[in-house]
Amino acid sequence: MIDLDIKIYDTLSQKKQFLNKNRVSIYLCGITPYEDSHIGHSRTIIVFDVLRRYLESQNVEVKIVQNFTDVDDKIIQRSIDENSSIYEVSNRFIKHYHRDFDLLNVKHAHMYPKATDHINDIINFITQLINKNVAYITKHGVYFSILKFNEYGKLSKKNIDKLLFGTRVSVDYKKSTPYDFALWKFVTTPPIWNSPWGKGRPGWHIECSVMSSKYLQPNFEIHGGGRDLIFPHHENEIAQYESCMNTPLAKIWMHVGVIKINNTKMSKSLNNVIFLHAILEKYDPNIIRLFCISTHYSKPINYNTNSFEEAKIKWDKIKLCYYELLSEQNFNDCADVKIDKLIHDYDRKFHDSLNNNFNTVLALSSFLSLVKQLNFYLNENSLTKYDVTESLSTFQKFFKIFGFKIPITTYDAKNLINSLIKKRKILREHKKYYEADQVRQQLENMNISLLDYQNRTVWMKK
RNA sequence: GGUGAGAUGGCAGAAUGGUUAUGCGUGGGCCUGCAAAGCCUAUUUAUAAGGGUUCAAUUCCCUUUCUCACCUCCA
Repeated sequence: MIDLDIKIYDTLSQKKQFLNKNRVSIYLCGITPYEDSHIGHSRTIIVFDVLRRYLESQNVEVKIVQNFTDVDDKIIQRSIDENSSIYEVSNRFIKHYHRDFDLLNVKHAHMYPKATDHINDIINFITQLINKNVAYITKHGVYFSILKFNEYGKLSKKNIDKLLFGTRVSVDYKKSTPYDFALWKFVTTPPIWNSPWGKGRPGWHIECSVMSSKYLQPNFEIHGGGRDLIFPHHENEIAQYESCMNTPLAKIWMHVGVIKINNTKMSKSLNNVIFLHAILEKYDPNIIRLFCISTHYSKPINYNTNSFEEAKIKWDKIKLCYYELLSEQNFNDCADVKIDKLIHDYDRKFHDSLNNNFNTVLALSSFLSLVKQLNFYLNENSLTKYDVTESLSTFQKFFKIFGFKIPITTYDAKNLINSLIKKRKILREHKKYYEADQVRQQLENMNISLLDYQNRTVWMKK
């Protein structure tokens, strides 16, 4: 029996914290839908998808809320450029988001709240902040006063005094201190909403505090997002929420490392953004998933042209072993049962790795070791039927947790394939190679390719 | 300048106070109608440099060098 004792590193306390064993609620900062998603987004989303799948496999009840920031300068700019509305822009890219991530076999979040659907909640929240005297009104908008929240900087480990010396932010006469941030901006051009303080639109950070507290219990388990959100976004979320509610927003702040391109930051200005749809045209979604979990989630990934090729090789290895097991017909039922010990060892390593701050890399390597052993036994033809059945079910569990998808082959299809392979085998034994190749072609037309080994033939679905 | 994270074999990338990570690549072998792959085996002093603690350090501590991230919107 495997004990579920999952620890996740918390950015705030800088320690690993235990997760609740029964119920885990996650608020994940989603995307701003002003353009297509890139591989950086996919990493964060996939990491949390695998985490969710893993927890669910351990009978933990998971709830994920993932927002869409559908009002933002970039969306507005795009809508102006296109002479359309922010809703047209955001709806289009939300559609694209789902198109891409459905292909990646990412489970849907339980909710996808949008900022524009929560304007009233946002206004109410800001009102409370004003009443608590931590926000103030200027002629440009409503601002949060970071000096009123004396723990400001605790997440990103920033010292406010030093921060205020910073030269990166120009001192703005509108605000009390340069790092005060807008809760509500007064504007006269659409999109605008009425508020008690004047027409305008919400600031960037307020929606997440509002929606996470609306849909999840106080001090929910995990608040997640990319590393680059730590400051200022998550820092500000904490400030807003905690100065209003006097209770911690989330128990664990979990941050996923960024993807770099040739050791530099991926950014629009450098023109090196790699869009997900472009990768999806070239690579199997399983390969993209494998790429994303092949480095520990907390570390940056340095992407280069080989990255996906390497993930592809790894995936092919796993897939091949799966099909070898599926193709196996010559069971050696005189042999000892080997699989129980193998699976037992693998299971322990696999769970230990994931339980210890979600080390997918180590979990993956334990699976690859299992694959290696199975390949060895397959090659010497020493697996029993029980071994093969158990191995296949281990593969399926593994696929389910990591979200890998393999086309299903029906029972009837399998029978047909096996009978054709048998037919071809006899033809080959009689050196009727032309006819044998015709059978192979017939299978090829069914999208089945064959691999002849010393003592067996393996089929594989393309 | 501040804060944080790093520096592991040819490459990617884990872990660890004492034991082979794993994958790729490379050499050799087996197998082989074709095709493709697989299996076996070998492979390099692998832990940035210097010092300290210790019976023992790649792992802990100190110093140095270097890299990256955040400090402006960013997953």
